[in-house]
Amino acid sequence: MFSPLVFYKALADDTRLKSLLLITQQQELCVCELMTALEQSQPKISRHLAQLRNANILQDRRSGQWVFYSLHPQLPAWAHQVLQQTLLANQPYLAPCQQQLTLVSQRPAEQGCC
Amino acid sequence: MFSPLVFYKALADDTRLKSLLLITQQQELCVCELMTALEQSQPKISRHLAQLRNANILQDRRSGQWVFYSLHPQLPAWAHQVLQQTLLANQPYLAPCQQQLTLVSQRPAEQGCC
DNA sequence: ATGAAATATGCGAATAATCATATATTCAAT
DNA sequence: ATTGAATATATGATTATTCGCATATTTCAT
Repeated sequence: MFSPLVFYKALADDTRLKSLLLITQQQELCVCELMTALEQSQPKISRHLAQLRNANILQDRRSGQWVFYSLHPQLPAWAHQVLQQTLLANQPYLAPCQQQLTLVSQRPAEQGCC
Repeated sequence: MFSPLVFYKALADDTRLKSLLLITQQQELCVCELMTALEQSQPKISRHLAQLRNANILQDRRSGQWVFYSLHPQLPAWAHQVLQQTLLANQPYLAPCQQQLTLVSQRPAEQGCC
């Protein structure tokens, strides 16, 4: 059901790989958090997240006007481990995104999200 | 030097992923062994192996008329672990190839390789 | 009910990856 | 030196992905 080829195709794009690694690290992130972290347009982020959802790698959860994405609960253990190892061993790849990352909960309310 | 994005792009193709997993399992394989295991044409296999060599994921070693491919000695440990885990957790994906696999050393000499 | 924020999607254009075929190279054997 | 087996590469055609832009949808606040 969950083919390694589909999984690795999902990782084979800069936007998707960084989003996945950030989500692996942060448990869950919403679209606008990823927009600022990756400095990419809203449709682009949303598009790629939809791909990851369709591949059963991510799940989404709506909370008010936000949609939060997290790793799919039925993601195979081996795939989860692959993500974890990739995250731990590739800090330099992710560092710029992590610096840009600003969580919704940390933003001043009057400032809006995006 | 060794970017996770380049690595996962290398895994995002059926021929390359199966070749890599078979090589991970068998230590080293030559082009014609992969041709019979994957039932693919010679140029196709050769081209994909060249991609993996250019990405520093595989190394090659010539022995007579054969060229044997194996994991590159400087492949990062995390990438090696990713391959091992993928191999162990996805036997059904690889089973058909493993059945077709016939090592050069096991072939009757008069029969030729390919 | 209207407007603004956050997210999703439809669509054509641009880009990239893959493939099959033909040809070139390298080595072993005669 | 010629032939055949194994491997590599060049090339144009095909196919898949990705992108930007415009537009739709959902939710919250007024």
